[in-house]
Amino acid sequence: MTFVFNEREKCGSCPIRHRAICARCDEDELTLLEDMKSYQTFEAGQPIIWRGDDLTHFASVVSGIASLSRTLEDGRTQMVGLLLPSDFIGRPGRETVDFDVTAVTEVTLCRFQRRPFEDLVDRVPHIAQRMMEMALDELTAAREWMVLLGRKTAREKIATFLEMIVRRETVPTQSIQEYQLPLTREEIANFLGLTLETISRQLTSLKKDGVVEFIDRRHFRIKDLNALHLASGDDADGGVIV
Amino acid sequence: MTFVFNEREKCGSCPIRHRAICARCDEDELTLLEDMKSYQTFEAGQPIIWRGDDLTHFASVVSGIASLSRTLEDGRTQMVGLLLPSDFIGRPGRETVDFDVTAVTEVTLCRFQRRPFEDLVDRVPHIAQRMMEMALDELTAAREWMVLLGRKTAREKIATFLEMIVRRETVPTQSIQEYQLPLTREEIANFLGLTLETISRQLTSLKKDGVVEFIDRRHFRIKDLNALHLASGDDADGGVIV
DNA sequence: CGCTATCTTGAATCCCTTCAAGTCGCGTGG
DNA sequence: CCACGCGACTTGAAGGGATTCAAGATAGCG
Repeated sequence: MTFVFNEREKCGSCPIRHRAICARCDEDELTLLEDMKSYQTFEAGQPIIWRGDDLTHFASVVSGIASLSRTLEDGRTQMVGLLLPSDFIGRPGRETVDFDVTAVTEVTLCRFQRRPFEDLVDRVPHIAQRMMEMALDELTAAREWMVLLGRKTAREKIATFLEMIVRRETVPTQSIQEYQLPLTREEIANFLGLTLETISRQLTSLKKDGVVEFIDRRHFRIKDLNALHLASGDDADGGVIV
Repeated sequence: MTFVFNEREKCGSCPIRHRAICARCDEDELTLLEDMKSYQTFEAGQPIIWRGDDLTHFASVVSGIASLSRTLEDGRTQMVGLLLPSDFIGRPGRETVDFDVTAVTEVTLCRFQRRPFEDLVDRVPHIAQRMMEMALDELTAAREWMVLLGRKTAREKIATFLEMIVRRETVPTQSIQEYQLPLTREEIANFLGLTLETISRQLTSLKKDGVVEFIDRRHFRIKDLNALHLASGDDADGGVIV
């Protein structure tokens, strides 16, 4: 990571400058954000904020991965989203947080105090416009995940999950690429609405069927991308990629 | 329904004036929308737009209920949301639609052509601000539904569904109120990620347990609101209402 | 009055979970 | 250096909740 998170770092050189809520902002608007922002880093596994907590700050994920989840009273937990760099935490107009936010890896946030930021959202149209776009994108993603949770089999769920990782990280030039699972088996289970044992079983099943191969527990390669897509249940036509 | 959907009806007297995307607009901004809008009505059961179709218009639901759903190639379908009056259809910036939209009851839409409306979103901050709010609200609702789909049992799912109807339609003054199921058993099943037989079985189970009673297949009363809430699985403390 | 769509109920099956017992890998300390 | 311990993971066997398949009941409507 080349970017150093000094408090007074210029937004212009920020790695998420063109994807976060500031994406549409011009230089003057960026200055307003620069004057407000502060950075905070969380270690892997640390809670960032709990459901029901007072929302003192809004924040953008600058680096690392955080999870959004809800756990029922008896311990069942469902992850409802992964927060990647540029993703936003908090909902203008609300005082508290609706879901638990946890650092999955080490996470650095770019934070803004609630009141000043809410004022800014009302004053700077570029921010609301960008947040609308981002919220609508996340809404579509959430709805697609609802289809997975409600209707897909265990095998289809895992295949979809692996495919998501592959789609996000594939570098066009590289042919036989190695991917990393950002989550433990248990976290994957909570993301897919399954148990960790089922995750384990289905991963070995996909391995036996020659779809993926594992370098170690957290690193894998795709041996048959087309079979992976077929297993995801998203298309009947097989969605031939190449 | 007292409101008549004449093409040149004034927005000021529109039933969704203060909840839809126009909620924050002043009189001048409303005039811009008035000049663009046209109404369209769909009969119950009719498709409004299919996944992949060109999005020629954005629209707000003025009256009636529509569903958002996705069906996998082998016929499994998952409803990902219900569109009620004031809810919005379409995503500025996208050319096509991500989910099937179907009229559940008779539905009337207030429509805007894509290009002019997209320009308006960029020019009128009040619209983007309101759409951001609405998208964030829907996002939270979608995520809560993900918890239901991923982690709740059939009984909990149905109890949650009934509770949702009750919360939405309860009139404070009325004590023993009658509620309507807006969906068939099959539609409920597709909403909850279950089969219609399971819906039927769980409804009779809740009936046997004295939680609800049915006037006919589409109308019910709550006999024990507290038991209903307990059955929803959302709180351990039972969330005593009264 | 009967037709058809919707819904209910029953029985068998299955996929995933639950419970339980290992295995693997890695850092720590003897 | 290797034993130890612990967390993460795998694998097996049994059980259960929801589905599937199949009748039958009910209600709305011509």
